[in-house]
Amino acid sequence: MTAPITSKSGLPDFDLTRFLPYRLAVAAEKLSEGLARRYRTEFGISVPEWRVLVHLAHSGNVSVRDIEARVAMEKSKVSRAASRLEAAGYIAKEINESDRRLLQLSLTQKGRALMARLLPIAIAYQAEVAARLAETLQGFEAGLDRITGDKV
Amino acid sequence: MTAPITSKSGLPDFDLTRFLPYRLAVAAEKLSEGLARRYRTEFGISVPEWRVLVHLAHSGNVSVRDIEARVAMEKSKVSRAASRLEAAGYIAKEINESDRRLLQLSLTQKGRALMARLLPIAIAYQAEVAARLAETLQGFEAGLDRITGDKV
DNA sequence: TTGACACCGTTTCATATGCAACGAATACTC
DNA sequence: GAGTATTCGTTGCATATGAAACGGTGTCAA
Repeated sequence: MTAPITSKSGLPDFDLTRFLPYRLAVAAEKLSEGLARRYRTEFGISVPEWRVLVHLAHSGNVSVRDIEARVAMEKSKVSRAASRLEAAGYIAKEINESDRRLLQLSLTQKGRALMARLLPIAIAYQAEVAARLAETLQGFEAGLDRITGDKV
Repeated sequence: MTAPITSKSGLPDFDLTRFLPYRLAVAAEKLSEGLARRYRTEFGISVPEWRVLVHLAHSGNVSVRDIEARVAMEKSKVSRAASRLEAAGYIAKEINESDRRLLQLSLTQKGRALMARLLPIAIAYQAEVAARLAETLQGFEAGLDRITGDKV
């Protein structure tokens, strides 16, 4: 915007704590932290695994590619998360017979039971965060939309 | 807030794309992405290294512990970033003679020259982001403050 | 058909990470 | 002062990660 003001060091003044990429990274980590730890210690579920589970609960049979696109994770990350979830018995992998390149991932009964416990926790957490944001919630979400380009 | 509405699957309805920890993580990654890649490819600097450099440019001689506290990184992460920066000749490590447990990290001349190139890029990027947020910037930052607890 | 090309999911490889343990240095307590 | 506790920065270890390569499958055009 304006020309950088040089300090004694000859370098432009720059405050990391006001730098938006930094602030956002710190805030994101803080927001995930508590819930992620709880999911990990109580249920043995990581964040990538949680994202896969949520998408399966929400959308039924889905391919890895599908999840990759909708859940903002590399396909290798999705693949590994899915393998762990399968090993734990929470999801099933089947081959899509109409296109044998694709997988069909789906929740098992055990997986649905897990989600029946996880989802209410997430919903409550969302409510907590919203309460914390209070009157700033609307503006905050508007900013998020701008950044991710959902609503330009 | 309200009781979860059960869908056909018997699970509560839950949309990951409205979940604040998720949205924030995605937005944070998107915001860091472009700048981080540029710093990496053009200058060979990672995000942890960048944070250390900024703090040194801003605060002169500093210990690892100091950076850990102000820059939201594990001390091992700071330590490794500092070692890489020292190997690259951007910073100097000295022992603090008044407390020989502490290090004094400082920018070398080469490090200052690097920052003279990096900082204007960051400042311009910040301006870009602010422009993108436009009238939502203020509300967005207010929300960030709520989350990180800067201003309760 | 056959061949070139594109796509899907997994795996390999190099690197990054968090956590705990460690040695060195200092502070505290008696 | 001696012995214990604490702090600092580094490192070892197990795991997670992104990027590229790979085998298997499907598509398209001649």
